[in-house]
Amino acid sequence: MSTMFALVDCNNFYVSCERLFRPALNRCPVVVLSNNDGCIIARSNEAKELGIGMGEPFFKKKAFLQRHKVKVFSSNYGLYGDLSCRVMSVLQQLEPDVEVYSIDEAFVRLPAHAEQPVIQQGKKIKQRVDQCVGIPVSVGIGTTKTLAKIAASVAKKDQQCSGVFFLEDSVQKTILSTLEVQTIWGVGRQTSNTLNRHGIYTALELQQSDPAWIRKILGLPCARTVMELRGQPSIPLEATPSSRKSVVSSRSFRHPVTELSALKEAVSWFISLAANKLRNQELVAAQLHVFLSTSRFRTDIPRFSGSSMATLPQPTSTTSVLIKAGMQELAALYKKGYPYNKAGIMLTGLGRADMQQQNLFVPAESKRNTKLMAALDQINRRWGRDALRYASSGLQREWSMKQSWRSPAYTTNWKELPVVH
DNA sequence: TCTGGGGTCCTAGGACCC
DNA sequence: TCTGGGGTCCTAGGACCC
Repeated sequence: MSTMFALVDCNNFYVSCERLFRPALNRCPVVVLSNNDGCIIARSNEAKELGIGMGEPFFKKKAFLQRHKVKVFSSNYGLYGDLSCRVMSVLQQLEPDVEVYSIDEAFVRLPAHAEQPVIQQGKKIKQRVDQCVGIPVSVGIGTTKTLAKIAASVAKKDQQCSGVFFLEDSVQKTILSTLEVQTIWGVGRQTSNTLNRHGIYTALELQQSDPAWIRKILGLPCARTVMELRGQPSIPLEATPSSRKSVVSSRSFRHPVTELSALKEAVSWFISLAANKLRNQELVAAQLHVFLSTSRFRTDIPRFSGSSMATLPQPTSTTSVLIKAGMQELAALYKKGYPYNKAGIMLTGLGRADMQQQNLFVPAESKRNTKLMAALDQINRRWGRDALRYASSGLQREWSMKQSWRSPAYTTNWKELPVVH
């Protein structure tokens, strides 16, 4: 038997995280909101049954949610990130080749000649995560990652398979013929529109089309998907994460912001967050991009969206150096009179901090900076990430996020540990 | 009033070179 | 009138993912 892939997918992950510490929520409809309490990004099954869609704006559903007594949470990424790590480490204890695909999903290579049938291996994974972490998962198994994804969606929907499904050859045709192309991993709206125009509507029809022709009209990624549907692995499992290529930090504001001074505070804060992330991974950045935009949903105001890039004198992760460059870009980008609702920064040209190439014309960055940053990070690790911060990131924070219903950081903050009587 | 944030890969087209 | 061709590198933008 050829090698098999399993996709392990946490069910309604953010909701499951909230429920873990509040079992009383187990039968209630629950939703979790995006940053800024903007959209609904996670729903319990009960909430899905009420017809609440993924990504729906919260303000449009607020009354409805109240009426149906749906419990609402702001997102709590500290908690979700920590529980995600626990799930992933359980998987890594079971199998050597695990690709952490997202915060709530992982691909696992199942041993080719195991004594256990794959379905048993899948059940074991599910049971172990349940026992060690308490987060329910679905497991889909197939001969390629794309087929494993499809199997996982069946596992999730079909009550009869109790969370584990193997997409065997014998059932493949039947299942693929009922799936719309849009539901396939890697096929989005644009691609599915194009496919539809060519008379291809189901996963089965896509599987049976000519990869060379698909390649011509839709490009390489889609041609790979066709191969994967045919059972020929074309998207390899990446057990060792490739090094990161960019770091982004951006937020929507609570209220529109027009003043340059407030934008400076926000951008300084975003830079502090991103620079810290850079240092945690022992990276430095060569470029800094600043971007700024008005709401893309409002038609009653003048609109603006733009970005500006600075090439740093030398790659760095020092907050003060980055803030200085960022303030210059922001000033160049800023136009008076627009109600901005979002700003952000992106760091690119990332390289390892210990392998920097020195610039002939610029003195090497002082050791003082490195030590200062280490001290800053240590203090903030201990006392909270904004215990010590740059004055330029402000105290008033008119622009800060809305987060009205955040649960405690049960597992990552000593002050917020759950209390047992 | 109020519509997320953080990523990756691919492709087309421009600039530049010989 | 007629005005090469091919290669590389870089960037912006599109599409997709969760």
